[in-house]
Amino acid sequence: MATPTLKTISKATGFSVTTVSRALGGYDDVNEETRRAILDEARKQGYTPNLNARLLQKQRTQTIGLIMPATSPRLTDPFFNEFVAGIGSGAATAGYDLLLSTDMTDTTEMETYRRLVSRGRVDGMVLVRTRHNDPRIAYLLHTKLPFVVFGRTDAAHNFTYIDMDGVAAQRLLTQHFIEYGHRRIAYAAPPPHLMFADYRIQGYRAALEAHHLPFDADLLIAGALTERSGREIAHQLLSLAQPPTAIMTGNDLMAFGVMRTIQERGLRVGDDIAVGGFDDIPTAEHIHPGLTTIHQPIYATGQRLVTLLVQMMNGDASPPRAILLEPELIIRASSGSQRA
Amino acid sequence: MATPTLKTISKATGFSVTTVSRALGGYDDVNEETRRAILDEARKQGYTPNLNARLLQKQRTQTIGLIMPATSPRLTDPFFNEFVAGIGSGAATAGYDLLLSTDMTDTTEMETYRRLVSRGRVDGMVLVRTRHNDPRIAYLLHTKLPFVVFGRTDAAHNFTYIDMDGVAAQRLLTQHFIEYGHRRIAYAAPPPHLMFADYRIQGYRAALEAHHLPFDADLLIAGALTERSGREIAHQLLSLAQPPTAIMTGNDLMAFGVMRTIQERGLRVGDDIAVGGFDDIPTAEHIHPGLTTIHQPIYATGQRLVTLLVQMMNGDASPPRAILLEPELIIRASSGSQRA
DNA sequence: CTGAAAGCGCTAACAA
DNA sequence: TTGTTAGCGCTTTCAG
Repeated sequence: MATPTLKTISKATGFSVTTVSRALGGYDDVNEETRRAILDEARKQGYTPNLNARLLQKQRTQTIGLIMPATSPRLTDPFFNEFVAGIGSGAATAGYDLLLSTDMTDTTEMETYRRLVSRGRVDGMVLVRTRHNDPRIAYLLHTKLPFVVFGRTDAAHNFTYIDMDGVAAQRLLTQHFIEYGHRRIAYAAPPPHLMFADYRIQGYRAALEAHHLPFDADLLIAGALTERSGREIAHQLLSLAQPPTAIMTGNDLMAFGVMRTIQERGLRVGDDIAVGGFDDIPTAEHIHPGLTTIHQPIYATGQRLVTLLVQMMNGDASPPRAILLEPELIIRASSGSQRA
Repeated sequence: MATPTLKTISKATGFSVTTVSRALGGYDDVNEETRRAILDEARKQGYTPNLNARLLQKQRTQTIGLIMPATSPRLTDPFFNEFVAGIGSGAATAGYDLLLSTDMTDTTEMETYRRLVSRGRVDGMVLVRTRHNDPRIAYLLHTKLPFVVFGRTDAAHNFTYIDMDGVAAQRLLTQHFIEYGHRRIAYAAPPPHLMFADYRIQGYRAALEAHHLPFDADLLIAGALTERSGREIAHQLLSLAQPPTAIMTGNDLMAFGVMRTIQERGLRVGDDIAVGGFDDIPTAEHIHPGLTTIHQPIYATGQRLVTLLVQMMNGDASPPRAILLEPELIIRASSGSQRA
């Protein structure tokens, strides 16, 4: 038996394909009896509309695209876990599907975007982890496809985004360590091509200045957002003639690496060297000692972004929204205790 | 300027839509010059094929569907993290997209499946976390849509799956604790509706028997695969007149909960009460003390499943494959040390 | 080697 | 209230 289509129903009931379409579509210009007959037949045949056909006609896909940054097998950042879950939940609620591209390399990234967008696979896109002069944003702006962003760029912000206030966040964390009596606070910073690296470093320096602490270039080392990178940077920092007494990092994963290195060197995290992360991924609470960090409402942000995106996809032409999240400092044992 | 289509290229070059299609499609019955001209024009216009149209015609979607079990905001199991990453990577490699549905409730789950499948949104599906008489499998079997499964069911296995050998795995872990001198080994088991709960419990009991240890029903408590559930069960177990000296769990998340409860009660994980998990999620290594567990090659399994699925979608009609993974025991500090 | 014509399943003007 | 006609963008016979 062939797959049920409007045509098969049309044949079975004697009505035209158009009428069948209208009856099923819930239009009110269909005779009640006719509609009933058609609905019955449709149910009998187990009809469900062919999405591709409908979409080809309507030029819509009911799908939201999300391209993940390159991920490595085991070190997947839980950050994205929650983010995807948030997006997925938001999309489901709004009746959209989520098309996920796990992009493997930076080289193919733009290609992936182009594929998704220009082939009309998605009605809108969600972007994460913005970079300087982010080409993805330039591209999407150019295509006119609705999109929302977790993060900002340096250029004019004529698009809708939500972002953590990185300046305030890093300032808060730095200040926390200063108040705990630290004077040599290192920062294992995010890779500089990421937009938020700038804001965070700004916040770091602002806090130092506010407390009249000197900025020491030796204490600022950029790395990758991975545990391994955290380990490497920690080694460098601890090998300095004057090592820091506190180390902050670009994300929690890096902080884990830093903690491990500290411990491997026979020092105690917290008491000997304080550590602060960023993101507050679930493990931050479980690791030993607990990691002081900045909490990011990742899941909720994902959901919120989708809500905004759906509005845009539905033709809401109101100007772009810019939402800055206030940081929340989570103090745990890796802060150690107040010093003299 | 209108979106580039075959028609716009056809107009610009003077060739028919048909010829343009063939030239772009790489057919060899096109004059070299013609092809060059068409390709040039296509590039100039920035043409990319409209997927919906192509798929409507070919009746394919180049998309793999994956429906995630209900997830809660912050407690997303890292297990799925890696699994999705593996599937995504496999799909990308094979030129497929991944359609992800974060299903929120058990009630709507089948509905979600039906939507994806019958509307022709996906060419194949990946299933995780099988249940007894899993209705999803019954449904997919019935629709003839290609699918692969991480897990088994109780019924005849006339479908392709990969699964951890749960019997062997849990036996291995139980035996490990027995060899460490434990005689009262509790098991905080997975929820019984999940297929793998059976296998694991079987393995648990087999190990006890093999070592002539009595099975104590008080020591077997089923729960949810969450940290909270682990905490609750640990409380129960530790409140027994004769509490266990070792506790195994359905997954690492539960184990974390157990560990926390042990510590909150002023006992030491490992020395006082040994703990064993399942999955070997990244945190298992970082938590304090490190968690003894069964390693599951989650990412690789995801990739492998996609490979199998792609074969099926490409019309490979060879009989279903059944792959059972051998467990690997990871011993960490939560095992404590050998006892008298 | 190239083009005309048909059709994938659906929706939407426009008539009747 | 219903049907006719077109057409979304693409592929695919079938002729030339």
